[in-house]
Amino acid sequence: MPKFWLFKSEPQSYSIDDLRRERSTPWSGVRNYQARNFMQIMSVGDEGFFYHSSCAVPGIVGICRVAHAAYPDATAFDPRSEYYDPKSSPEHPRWMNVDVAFVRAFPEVVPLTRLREIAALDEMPLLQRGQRLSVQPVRAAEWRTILKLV
DNA sequence: GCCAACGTTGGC
DNA sequence: GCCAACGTTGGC
Repeated sequence: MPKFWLFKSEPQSYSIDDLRRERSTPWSGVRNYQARNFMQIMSVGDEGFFYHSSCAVPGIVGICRVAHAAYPDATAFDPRSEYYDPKSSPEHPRWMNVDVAFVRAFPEVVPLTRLREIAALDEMPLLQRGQRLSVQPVRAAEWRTILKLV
């Protein structure tokens, strides 16, 4: 059974259109243990919502798919990367990433404000007060509910 | 730009 | 192991 996820990104740094152009990208730079742990249990073929944060209309803008299971995040090894972490090494990698591939972009963003109106989505981590997790699980029922809003 | 909420760090 | 200080996230 494929699992469902939600990936947050600031569109000014990486947008759904960037993913469409590149077809696929390493979801690197995640420096949160809980988010990392979710990536470690992802399987190829799992699907995810692509969420735009810190922008004019925060919300879900499309769908991506896990194209490669988790492997060590190379940006953690690069001193010139903004995601460099001296505590991570190729011998003992601390951070991991999956690859995600573009599936589709929605014709219009499904805004965060719209999601908040749907009672069936009340329990999504995304909608919890103070929640900042950049990679999070989505329940199958929530996935279906959101697709109906597109 | 503000600020609430949260995760991490590091002194003790 | 506690907890204050700090930095970051992200909506507004």
